[in-house]
Order: sequence, then structure tokens, then C-alpha cells
Amino acid sequence: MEKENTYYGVKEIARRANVSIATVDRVLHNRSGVSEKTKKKINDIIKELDYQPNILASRLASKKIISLAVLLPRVSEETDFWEAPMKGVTRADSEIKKYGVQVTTFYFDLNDPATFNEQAAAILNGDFKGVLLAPSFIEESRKFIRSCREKRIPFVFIDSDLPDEDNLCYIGPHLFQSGYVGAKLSTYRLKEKHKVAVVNISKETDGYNYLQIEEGFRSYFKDHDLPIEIIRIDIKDTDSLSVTRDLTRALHKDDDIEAIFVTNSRVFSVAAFLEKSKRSDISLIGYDYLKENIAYLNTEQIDFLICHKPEEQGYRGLMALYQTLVLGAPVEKTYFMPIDIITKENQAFYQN
Amino acid sequence: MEKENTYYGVKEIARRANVSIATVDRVLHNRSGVSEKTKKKINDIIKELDYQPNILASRLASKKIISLAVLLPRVSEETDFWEAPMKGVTRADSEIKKYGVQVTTFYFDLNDPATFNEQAAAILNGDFKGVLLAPSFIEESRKFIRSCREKRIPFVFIDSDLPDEDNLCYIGPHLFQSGYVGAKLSTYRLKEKHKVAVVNISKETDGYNYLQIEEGFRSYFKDHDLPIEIIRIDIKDTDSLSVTRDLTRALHKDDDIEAIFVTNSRVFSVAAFLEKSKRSDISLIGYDYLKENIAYLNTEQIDFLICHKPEEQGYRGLMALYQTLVLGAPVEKTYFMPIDIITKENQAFYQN
DNA sequence: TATATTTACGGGTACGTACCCGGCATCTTA
DNA sequence: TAAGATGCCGGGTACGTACCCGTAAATATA
Repeated sequence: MEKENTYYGVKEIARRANVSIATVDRVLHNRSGVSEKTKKKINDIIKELDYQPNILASRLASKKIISLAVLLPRVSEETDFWEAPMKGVTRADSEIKKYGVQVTTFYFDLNDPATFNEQAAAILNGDFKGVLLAPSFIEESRKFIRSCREKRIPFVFIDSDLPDEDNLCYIGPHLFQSGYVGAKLSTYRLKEKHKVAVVNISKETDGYNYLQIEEGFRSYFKDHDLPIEIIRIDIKDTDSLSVTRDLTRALHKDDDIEAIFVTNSRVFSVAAFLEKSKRSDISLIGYDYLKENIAYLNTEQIDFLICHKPEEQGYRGLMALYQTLVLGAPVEKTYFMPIDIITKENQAFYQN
Repeated sequence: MEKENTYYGVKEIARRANVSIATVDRVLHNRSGVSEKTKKKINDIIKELDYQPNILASRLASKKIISLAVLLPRVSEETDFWEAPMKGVTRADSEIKKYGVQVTTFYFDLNDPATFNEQAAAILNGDFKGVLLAPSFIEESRKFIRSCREKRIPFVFIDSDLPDEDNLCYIGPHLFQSGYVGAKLSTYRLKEKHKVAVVNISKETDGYNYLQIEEGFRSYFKDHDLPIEIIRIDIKDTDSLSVTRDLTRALHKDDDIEAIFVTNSRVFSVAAFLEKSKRSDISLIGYDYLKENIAYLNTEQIDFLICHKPEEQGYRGLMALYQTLVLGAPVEKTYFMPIDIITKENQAFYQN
């Protein structure tokens, strides 16, 4: 059993062009030292044979290593959501490590924009050939990627987008549509059709992503002519006490809220509050496959979770950099993640 | 920038064992010609260094090719469901082709068990090192895999399982739980809580998979003490006329059916029937991300689709064979696919 | 015209593994 | 005891590409 010899390599190209392998190699990597005439001749043969380099041999022979930086929120006691993207990053790393890629991870604190700036500066100081980041802080991220662009370092966004920036690509949810799905799920147990609340628990309550999600959420009710009042609740401090305080006040003001849609993974803190308040009449929808959230899904305090495959985002994000920088292959400008619906019944088989 | 030298190769092993590279190689491929003593010494060093062979170099140096067979239903006019697993197979093929793997696909007709037997025989005649198949016909598959076992050819099931057989692995849904989710979704628009129908449109109406799904479906109602009558409707002939005839009869007999759960991808033919009969009062749940099904999802004739990532099944199935046969790495015995819920709202972003 | 510099290219080795071939002991057998 | 058989092992080349180094010819400079 012999391997088919359908592939032509540099050797065949060299033979046909009456030059040495080294010269063909120079043309392939457009290094200097080849006359225009031979260069053209070789390029023609390359095209004619539809030459595909053998990546195995190429990476084997090359000694170059490529350094990539990853800039993500640190896993905190408050939420371990970012564990998942990191898992994806690690998986990608171990796959491409043998191809000469080295990944360094930098963490920032979601409650402290200054840490983002610090880490971003560290990345700019290092000699990195590409960056993967979650642009959680809008302004800080804008500043950072401006520097990247100046240094010609390609960058990839995951989880949330920053519009109008010439990033390499965005890998994450279609935020508007995600809110739209959240709205539909919110109507699942709606009876009197009075009020629903959309809750944002985050330092950055007027960021681009949040606005997009809320817009999608509202659009669903508009599109279906549902005369429902939507209460917006912003909770700037993410600790459990603040959540309890703000929610108590909000539910006191509007006691006929029938459904709550939390725009991020902190839905478990709302679930905890509702449980303590013995409010099982309010349906609760939120985001992300976290241990805490799944627990409340199982006790039916949470009705649905929406999830955007965070692990795959990390994996694909790093792979996108690998593809452009190592393989020189083009990547899609935006890659929308599926909008997965998790219930008590199907959660056991969900792939984060 | 130099590649880190964290990896030890055969050279280092040879050096430490005071033998040549060739001898290490003999041990690695447990070929003959090495004394027990040196063999043990080398194996100890291999373990100590946690030696991982460089697949790049290995496949580059090897001239062997490995042939794999794929046995799947042909895409028919009736349903193009099997396009998706084939896409996954093709994707895996193109990824591993360069590692010296050759894939040959055999198709059978879902309406004719004889074609399965023919193709199975053809595979047994060829010199294949592994088989990926969908055991759609229970008895025929049993016979086929018995021969595979005798010839020591590993086989992988996708889409549906055959219990109690020592296959390499099963990649597909947890059928019982899938039916359970289907039941929950069936209650979405239930009002009077009278009757629901579970419809099986297939030549093989008493196969293992169908029974598992129905059991899961019934269990949901039992677990939640819902006093609902479940009507079972078997439709042996899959053409549109037969479906119409059988459904007309069934709905005439039980005119208070509120929800229909179709146990496979042929839910679109039920949707077509309901549309013609102007029965938008019946909620309809079925399987798989097909063009026809999505169309009815968009017109809201179908409420929910359940999907088990058919493309990934094909991809992973082939990769499982690749892993065992080429890389010699172990694979999970069963790999349950997620039970994805598709609605009109999230369908645009579904990854089959 | 003689010398220095640049241009254009080929030879050859390395990457880590697979595997052929040949050689040196040790062991059989007559 | 000599001839062959066998067990055990090392040398060396190949896989397809990357890239260093050397060199002859072409061109520039004196």
C-alpha cells in the first residue's frame, strides 16, 4: 500500500524550471535573490501544478516560533464563566503547540478597568504576533487595539464585539438575535401579559453588547404586538448584597413582573434572590452554562439558559490567529455562534 | 526565536538507553529483533520521558496508507438528512488525507435493506482497516458487524445505536433523553391537556432507536403526572400520499389531538399535511435541521425541531477511527451528542 | 584593466521518524 | 570444528521543506 503520488512538491517544480530547490523556496517565501525572469517561470509552474505545500514537512523543517497573546477576564469568585473560553484556548494551544506556536495568557479584573490597561501594556511590550481578547471595557479596548493596529498586530474579539474596528475577526453571538430569543423564552409562562424585566448586572451597563441584547429583546415584543411593559433594571455592583437590594426595590415598585431576563451569566444571583423571596411565579431566563446556573435550572428557579459556546469561542479565536499567521489562510470576518437553549432536560448533554 | 526543546524524541531515548535510534524505533512499533532486556530499558525511558511521537515527522516518513469505509444511507428525494453526516465525513477526510488516510463511501437505500447487504459485502471484500456506519437496519447491521468482528475490523456507529455489541464507539444522541425533551416541548402550547400523538414514519417502526425515544417521551408525562393520552401512529410507507392517508385516518379517530411529536426528520411531511388541513391549532415537534423543516419552522407550522449535530457525528465518527488506527489513541466508548432545540428565532445560527 | 561589490543561484544539512540493509556475535548441526 | 542459521543491533537514507553557506557571473568602482 503506497501513498498516492498525486501531490507535486518543490522538487518537481525545481526540475521543471531547471533550477534548484533552494531557488523555488526563495520564490515561495518571496525572499530576495531571484531574477524576475526565473521568478515568473517558477510562479507559472507553481500555478500550473496548483502546488500545495506540505504543512507537515514545512513546520517540521522550520524553527520559527510564533508568540500569541490572550487577554481575558480572570475567573473570579463571582463568576467562573471565563473558565470555558480559557479551556478552549488551552485546547487550541495544545493542538498547535507542536507547530511552533506559543501562547501567553494575560488576565484582567472585570471590576477594575485599570487592570485591563496594565495587561494590555504588557502585551504591547512583549513581542507578540497576534492577540485574542474579550473587549469587556469599551473605551480601554478601543485604545488598546489602536496600538495593535499601529504595530500591525492582528487581533480577534470573542464574546462581544466592538463595531467599526478593523479586527481580524469577531467570534461570538449575534447579540441582537440572542436578546430576541431571550424574549421568546420569556413568554413561555406568561399569563396576564403584564410586565417583564430586563436586568443588567455589570459595571458596564451601557456597553454596546448590552444595548444590542436589549434591543433584540424589545424587538420581539414589538414584532409580535405584545403590549407588555418592559422594565429595565441596572445593577452596577455585582456582589450579592447589591443585587438583593436593587431587586427588592425594583420588585416592590413593580410587583406584577412575570418574567425576568438577565442579560449575562449572573442570573444565578437573581435566582438566589427569587428563591429566598419564595417567588417561583416569576420565570427567569439568563445566560451561560455555569455550575450555579445549572443548579437553579435543576430546581426550576431558572427556566431557560441561553448559551453561546464559550469554550468554542476561545478555541476558534486562537485557531483564527493560527490560521492567518501560520498557515496564511484567510478567515471569516465574523463568526456568529449558535444561540443555544438550555433547559433542565437537555442540560446534561450540553457542550459548552 | 527558537522552538523550545521541551519535547524529547527518539534520539534522546536512544542516547539514554545507549542504543541506536533504530532499536528505539523497533520497540516503539513493537517489531521483533530486540532483546527483552533492552526492550524493558527503552520502555522505561519512554514512560519516564512521557514520549509523544511527532506525528508530523511520523506521517512524513511513513509511506503506509490506511483505508477506511463509510456506510451511510443515500440522500434521497424524500429526505436529505444524510447530507449532513456526509459533510462531516468529507471534512474529516480532507483533514486526515494528508496523514495517509483514504476514505471510501458506500451508500444504501433506506427503503431497501437488500442494498445495505450488498454494500456491506463490498466493504468486507475490500481491504479496509475500519468502518463507520449508521445501523439503520437492525438485523442486517447485526450480521455485518459480526463479520467485521471476525475480521478484526473496528467499527463505529453514528446516529443510532445497537446495544450489546462491542463496537469501537457510538456517536449520537441519548435517545431516551431526546424523547424526553421532545415531550417537554410538546407541552409548550398544550391547553386542554387531552391527547398528544407520537408519529413514527419509517420502514423500521419497531427498531431500538424508536422504542427508546418513545419511552423517553412517555416518561416525561409520567414524571410530571400529566394525565395525557398518548396516541401512537406508525406510518410504514414514507411517501407523501401514505403519510396523508394515515394521518387523516388517525386525526379523524382522535380529533382532539393537541400536539404531534414526529420521531425523525420526516416531520415536514406532517407539517405539509397540517398546512393543507389548515390545522394550525396542533403544535408540531420533530427532528433535524433540513431545508424543508426550517421552512415550516419559519411559517410556524412546526414549533420546535430537535437536532443532534449530524455533521459533527460524521466528523467525529471518522476521527474516532483515525485516532485508534493512526494515532493509536483510545476513544470514548459512547459520545452523546447535545440535544439541541431549534426554534424559528435561533435557527439562522444553528450549526448542523 | 584590475579589484570590489552585488546579483543569482546551487549544494548540502537539518527537522524527527520509518525502515532497509548489512554486520557481528552466539548458537546449531553435521 | 567449520559452515550455516539466528538473534540483536547500528548505520544510513528517505520523507518534503527551510535555510545557511559558498560561489560564479554580472556589474560597479577605481
